[in-house]
Amino acid sequence: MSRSELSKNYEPTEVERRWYAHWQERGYFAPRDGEGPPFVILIPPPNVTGSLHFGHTFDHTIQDLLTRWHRMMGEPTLWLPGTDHAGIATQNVVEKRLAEQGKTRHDVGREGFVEEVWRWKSTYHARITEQMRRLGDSVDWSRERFTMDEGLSRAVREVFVRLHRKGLIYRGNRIINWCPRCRTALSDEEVNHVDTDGKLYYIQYPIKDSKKSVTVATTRPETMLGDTAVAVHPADQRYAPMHGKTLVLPFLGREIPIILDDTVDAKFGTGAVKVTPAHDPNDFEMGKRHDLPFITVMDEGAVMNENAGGFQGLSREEARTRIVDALKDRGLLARVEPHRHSVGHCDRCDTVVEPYLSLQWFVKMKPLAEPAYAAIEKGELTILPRRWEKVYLRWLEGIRDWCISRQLWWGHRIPVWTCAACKEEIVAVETPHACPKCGGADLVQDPDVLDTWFSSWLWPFSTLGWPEETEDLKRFYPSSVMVTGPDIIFFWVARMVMAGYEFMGKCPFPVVFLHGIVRDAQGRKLSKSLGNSSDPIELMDRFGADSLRYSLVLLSPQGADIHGFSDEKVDLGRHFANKLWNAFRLVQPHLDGFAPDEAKAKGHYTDEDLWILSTLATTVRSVTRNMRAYRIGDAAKDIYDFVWRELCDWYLEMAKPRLYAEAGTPDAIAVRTTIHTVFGHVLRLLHPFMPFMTEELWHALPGTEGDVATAEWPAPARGSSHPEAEARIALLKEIVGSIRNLRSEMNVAPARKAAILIRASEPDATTLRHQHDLILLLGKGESLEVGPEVAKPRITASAVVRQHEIFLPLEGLIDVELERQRLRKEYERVVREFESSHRKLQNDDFLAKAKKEVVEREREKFEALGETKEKLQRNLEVLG
RNA sequence: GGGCGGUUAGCUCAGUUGGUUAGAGUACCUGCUUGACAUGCAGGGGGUCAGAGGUUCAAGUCCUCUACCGCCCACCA
Repeated sequence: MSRSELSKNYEPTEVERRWYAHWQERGYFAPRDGEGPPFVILIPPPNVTGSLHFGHTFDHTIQDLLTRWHRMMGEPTLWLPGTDHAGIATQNVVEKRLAEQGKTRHDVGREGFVEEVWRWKSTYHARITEQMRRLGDSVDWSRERFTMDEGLSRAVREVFVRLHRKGLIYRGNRIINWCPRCRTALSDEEVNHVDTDGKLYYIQYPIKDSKKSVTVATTRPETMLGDTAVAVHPADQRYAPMHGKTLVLPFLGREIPIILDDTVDAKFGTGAVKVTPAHDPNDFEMGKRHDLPFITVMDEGAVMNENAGGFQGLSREEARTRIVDALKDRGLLARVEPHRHSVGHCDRCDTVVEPYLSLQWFVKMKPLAEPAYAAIEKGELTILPRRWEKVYLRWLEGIRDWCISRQLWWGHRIPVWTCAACKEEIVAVETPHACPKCGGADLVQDPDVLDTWFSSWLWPFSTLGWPEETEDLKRFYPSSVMVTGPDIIFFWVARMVMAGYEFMGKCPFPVVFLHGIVRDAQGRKLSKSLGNSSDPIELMDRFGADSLRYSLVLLSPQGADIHGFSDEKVDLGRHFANKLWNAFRLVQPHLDGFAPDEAKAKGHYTDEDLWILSTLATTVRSVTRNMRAYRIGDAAKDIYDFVWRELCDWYLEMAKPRLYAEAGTPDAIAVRTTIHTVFGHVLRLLHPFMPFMTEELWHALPGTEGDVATAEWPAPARGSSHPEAEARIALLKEIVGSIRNLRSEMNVAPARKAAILIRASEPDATTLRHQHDLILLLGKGESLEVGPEVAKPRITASAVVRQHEIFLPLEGLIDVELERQRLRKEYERVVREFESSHRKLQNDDFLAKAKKEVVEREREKFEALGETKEKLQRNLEVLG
């Protein structure tokens, strides 16, 4: 029963390490066996080589508080952790490391390189998981997964084979987005379009056997070397004479036809467009329609190749400059105009993406998208905030095939082999050892790997053992909610839904909760490299994980970004933690050895006891309601307001004399029982938000059993609502507020006690007489007189509250002029309101059309204002 | 080009189905070693609710338009 002394200020670091280890030892993070549907969250796997940044901190805080909340509600809970191999990003990181040693991946070879990445993986993995522990993530470490571990790799191959068999995976020669720096294909989602000020070059292509020429407009002159036609709209009369003519491509002398195509916009440029089927998606289509040659003029690094004639060996940028110069020299450059257009950039390295013709693997998405689309309509999937549903649906409507092959070394190898002897293609889950057709043993696996998201989209079931019918899969699929940022709604969320329906026949989660991004005052994402924030870990070192967590949640508007976050904002949570800590320090000595005794306390609760218990019940309801609706910021605010504004500001102040009075009396038991109840509830309500400190205090609170981490989530007790007590305390607060205001305005020294007179009518007069001691305590009075007949002192400060008059006879202290000014200001305010109310009540339309209650309320208000006005006026007159 | 958000106190945000004097935190000002907390206590100033028009007895709240900010999507040669 011995309770340790609490330090004056909360010291988080030691406390946090201790309790995390404790919870883990107790096995709280694993779902307990049991009845009832489990609560399941799968972590959006962070990039294994990344480190925990603010995005994760916020993301994990939300998931952890939901998990802890459900755990306290007695549900078996599983928050499954894991990391992502993040193909391109990780390969880039490791390549950069090699570069520091003056090496490239080719120097170490494919096998050596992949081994090197695995080594890095384990180093970084330890770092990120340690960060998660620091934050307090109550994840089930025994179920941790990695997107490249054996089980998940198996799932990836299985899915590839199944989709291939279904005809939903195919290989094709197509124009894809190519990053010349990463030297790999990208999906459409991995390209960021940036509006760029470019130029529109008007180039003249001479007509064969003629002095004339046709002028085409292009933003990319360097691709002209790959032109195999010039297209005009068939109905464009300007070009009617040119139909059937042949043009001579400058530099190369290639003869190319003028073709007619409906897709040409006659209004753009000159109405004649150069056609480069191997370097532009539109032209590619046109090339197919008109059976044009496809000539690639660049290599994988976007360096001009052997088809570029004299420009071979130049980068695409150099080639552009040289070609433009050369055109100028030959008088073939008609003009150049400024032109703003959108240019694609690599999501990973920001290099300008090249539309590039190459042989890649694709997933046919249309059939997969249909059930994902219907999920919203059928109510099987809700995306919060709801506005994101439109974004999701629109993307699905316009869905295009997914390019899944990557020319990288780090990732899941494509499970396709080709027989060297008979060229048979083998698509298989397990590595084949002989060609099923000719028996040849020389099988060559496709060198490419799969897009990272091709493993991530299986996360909701691959982590649970799929394709095996495991117990976990049966029990934990689908999960309860997906918590993530809207930036990966297409990359990940939509694709998980598709995979869920395709392979499990069910939506992987009923709710997607999208939260905002943490930004600084300039609206930039927080990052250490930008220098606009500390590392979250550093902030936790300085202020504690609880403070950081609570601050983030408190600052987050629903589904919108957190703006203006900075280190100082963590004070919000830190100060709050300190406040609660100290409130606890106040009451703890009085609770030592105390056991709450509702039976003995019953009948001895005071109004303030009943009021705080009633307010607590309201808070419990509100917090729970807000949590259910994912309004977690509001839930945090509910607790904040209750603890600080009600409990500390009022209740504990009122309770002090009773706490210091003799123990063991019925009143002493009542106040202690009340305090015990309130703290027991607050600690439980707050635990999901501030797991560490609440656990520490829970163990310091006498009579608690077990850990708060597994304590029961509070529900408002029956009979905990006390509206009459609430009303009486509300009156008290107003009266005390007014007294304090008077004292302050009259510059009364805080230590000086003053007589208080309240001219009040019944029934409030009786209430206020009962509150005698509290009014003296909180209003710093030396005496109190209450009643309808209280005489107004000659020299006094005065105020009117609910038609009751408060007098502070401060003889010798009253500055009459000051008091007059104060009263006059108040009087004028009341008059303004009185008049506006008067006008309303004289308006027949208002009386006829407004709801009865509204009119009634207005009448009451009018009456009250009238009385208040008169009293203020009299008091003003007396001042002279 | 299309779409989606937003605009309320210096800053960050609340503001339920229209109905008391538009709130909170923070910053600011004044005064306080008040029997837990100066990471605190008490008090105070500060808002033409982006603009215009409309609906209504009544608009921060509903409708229309405009301006500005932000985000997303887009095969604008």
